[in-house]
Amino acid sequence: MPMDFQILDADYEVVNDSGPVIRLFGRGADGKSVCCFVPDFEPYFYLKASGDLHAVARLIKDTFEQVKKVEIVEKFEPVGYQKTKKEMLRVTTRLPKDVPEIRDEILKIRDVLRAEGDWQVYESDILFRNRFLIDRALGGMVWVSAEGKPVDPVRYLGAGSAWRSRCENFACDSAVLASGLKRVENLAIAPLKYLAFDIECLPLDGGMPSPDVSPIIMISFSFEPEYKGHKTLILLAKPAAGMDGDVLSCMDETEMLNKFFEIICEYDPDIVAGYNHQDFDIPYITERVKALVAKGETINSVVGRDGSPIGYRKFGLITRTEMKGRVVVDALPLVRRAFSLKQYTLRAVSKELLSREKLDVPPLEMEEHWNDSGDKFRKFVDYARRDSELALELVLELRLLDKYIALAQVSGSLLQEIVDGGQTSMVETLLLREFGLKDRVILPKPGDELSAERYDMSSDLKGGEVLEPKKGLLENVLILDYKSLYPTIMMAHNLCYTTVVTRDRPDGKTIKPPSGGEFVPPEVFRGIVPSILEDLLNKRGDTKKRMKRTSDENEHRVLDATQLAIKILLNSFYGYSGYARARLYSLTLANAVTSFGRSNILNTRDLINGRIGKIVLRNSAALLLEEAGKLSPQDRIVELSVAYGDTDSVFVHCKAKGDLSLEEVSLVGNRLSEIVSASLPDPMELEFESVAKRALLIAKKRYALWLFEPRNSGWENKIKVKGMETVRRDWCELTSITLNRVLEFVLIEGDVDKAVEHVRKVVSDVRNLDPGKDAGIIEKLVLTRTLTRKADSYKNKQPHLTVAENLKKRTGIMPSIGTRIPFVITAGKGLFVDRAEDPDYVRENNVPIDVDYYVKKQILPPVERILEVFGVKMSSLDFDAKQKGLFDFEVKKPEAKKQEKSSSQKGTNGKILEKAPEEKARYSENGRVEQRSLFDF
DNA sequence: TGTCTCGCCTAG
DNA sequence: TAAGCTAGGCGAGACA
Repeated sequence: MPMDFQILDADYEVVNDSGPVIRLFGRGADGKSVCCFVPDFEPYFYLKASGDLHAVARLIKDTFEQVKKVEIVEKFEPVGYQKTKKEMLRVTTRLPKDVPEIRDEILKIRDVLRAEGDWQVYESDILFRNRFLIDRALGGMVWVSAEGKPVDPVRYLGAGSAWRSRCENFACDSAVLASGLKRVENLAIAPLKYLAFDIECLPLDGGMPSPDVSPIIMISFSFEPEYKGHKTLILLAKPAAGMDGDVLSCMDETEMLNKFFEIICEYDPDIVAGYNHQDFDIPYITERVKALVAKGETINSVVGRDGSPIGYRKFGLITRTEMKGRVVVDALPLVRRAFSLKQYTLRAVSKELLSREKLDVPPLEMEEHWNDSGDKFRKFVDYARRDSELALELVLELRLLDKYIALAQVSGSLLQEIVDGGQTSMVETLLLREFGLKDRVILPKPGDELSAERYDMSSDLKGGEVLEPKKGLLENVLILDYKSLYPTIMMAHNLCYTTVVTRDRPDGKTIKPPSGGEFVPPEVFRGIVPSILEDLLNKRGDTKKRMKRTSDENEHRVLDATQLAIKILLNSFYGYSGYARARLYSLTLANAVTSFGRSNILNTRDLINGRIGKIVLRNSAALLLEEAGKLSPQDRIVELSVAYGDTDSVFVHCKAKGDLSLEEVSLVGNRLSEIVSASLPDPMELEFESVAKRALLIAKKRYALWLFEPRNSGWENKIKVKGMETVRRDWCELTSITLNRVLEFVLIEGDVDKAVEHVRKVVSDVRNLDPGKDAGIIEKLVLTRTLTRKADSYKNKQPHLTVAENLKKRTGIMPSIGTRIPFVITAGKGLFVDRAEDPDYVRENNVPIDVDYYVKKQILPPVERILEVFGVKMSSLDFDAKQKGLFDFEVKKPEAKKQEKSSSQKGTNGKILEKAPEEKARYSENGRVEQRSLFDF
């Protein structure tokens, strides 16, 4: 009976003397956890050598006992168009670990032979498990069907060897020795088991706990699905009576830790979740176990499906943990990547994303709570329980893993690699697979020296073109953008590592990008990257079609994650080509892509401004002037001009006599998309995205749009803000609330006076703050910034550094690099940086706030940047509290703007505004809805 | 006082 | 075994 399962993890084990055996860990559709052994896969790498290859091959075979065979094969080199393949050696070793060893020794052979010329090793640094997955066209979260016989892992791997103890702990419902293995197409996701945990330590004096001295006193679990009827379970390191059924008390810490590991193995989770457990809990437990064992305690710390113990490794600042056969998922980095928040403490994140409160016990009171046996103790237990609940909820309710699972399936990398890492492993997996199929070898990862060299060069990589915006308020602006610009450029112009002309010259013409360099056309050699991209693009199209067809919510979600994953992958290849640590790095390629991009957007602008210029609307058709022929009085002429553009987008301002309806503007948008797309090589395409009824352009990368998008019934409208202070986390909420309100007045109501009035009110309210009564206001005055480096490597003073150092003085704990530090500016003299202070400290100690700073530096400058477009002066917005209401503000409107304003108050928008007021603009930031209240206290 | 540079965050 | 890329605005410290 073949066994179907989804691949969660893979590695290999050496079975006695018979060579390596691949192990695939997975979960079957029936819910059983599976370990599948695959023998007969051999490690190998390639060598390009000079001289008599037969002699080199013989010498390698004779010199190294670990070499099983050396074959002469024909391969293309990794980079550059080549007319013919080259003879190389394929060296097969007995064990995976022999590959790096022999690679390091191999240049000695060259010396022995006194060979001249270029020797180069290829694909010698691919992890064996990845080599297997790539060569067999398998990958992470892929379904496979295994033929073979059931085996007992203990007998199969064990046989009295050093693996014995591991094997005895081997955990899976069924193990199989595969004789055949094939990939199965299946959209479903196996019934995965999720476990989240969180530990509580008892620190000395409320400081940072240290595993040598501070015991772990509680561990909380959350399970999905339940574990023996428990959704949560809390382990205590002391006997306790009268607790609820989800609390398990142990005699001491050692017993608790043993229970912890036992439950993990018994529950047998696929996903081990936590919040910052990768950096804190797992290393802490590991070190604590070491410390206890050193004291003579006995702890069996198995967590892996193969019986391996808990552990972690540090690479510079980054900690990596591994649980064989499972996937360690830390919700913290996932949330960071998925949501732009002011802070990423579990408290802030739970509140913001789950609308749930974290419970808390301050470190200084922990000892007291722990030693209590009544309410305080129960409160402590509940606090522990809540933390693991929240971690699991973050992963499940926010569906944080959907995207990563889809990325694994599409790219072929293992889920753990994708959750941990960036785009590199995914791109490399795809490249290795396709290069392999086309007989092309791939370079090893560059060393530090080469990377540094490349890094210095990378200033030679030019990016996208940003058009100077027509600053001010415009009506009827079309938003168009290029669909997957860089990938489609690579496809359209056959840009690839394999098509760039380096040594061999093709016979015919070449493709010459504006940045220089030459690439062969697809007729001569179809680039591998373009063909990967084409596959991905097609797959994405199919996925989107299936999404439209399905009515099943679950399937829809999986398909949506898949198309999103494909989009991410499509866009990863360009970045990878300019990445200094890439196996395949080519500035020529990267520059070719962006240079085509730049000339493309400039051409588009000129095409729209110049050759197209105007569009004639006649009988619901949008015509070019030349198509329209003789104009009649009923024709409406729309004048076009590009108002802004960034890399792959163009904003087109439409002007006509009288008002334009959304339908009319859309006709123009669709026609423009057609005309421009037709002028481009396949598959490049300019897409008509949406209509902005009004657009406020402030500067490059700073604008706000009042967008209208067609929906089943009429038009849906929203305000979209880019780059301005409302979307920046280093400005306070007071700024974003005020600015959002100003934008609403200006964009939706077209009423500058109301905006001015509003700002005056806010300023006056702030100036008249009663710190006693309005304590809650501090929340709205908090700015945050990321601590990005060590304290001593800052050249200038920084407010968040000041605060971080204050925190260190007070608590002894320096926030770690990467933490977002909240702060407010307090009253006093001197530099702002010196007056930055921790908001909690300010609240607790009633430290006065620098009101003037908030008015002059937080509210007014961003507001002024908007209102100065309408001739409003800053001086009219601020006044001392004492002078309140003594003079009137002054608004001076330029004629043109005045016209726009008045036309917008009636006319076109009459209809829209009637329909819109209640479902007015929503500021969607990560899909959340911004509070609409102004400044309520 | 004006200019330069650092630092951060965002757009795409 | 750390890490896709560049363009760009803006505040405020540093420095002449």
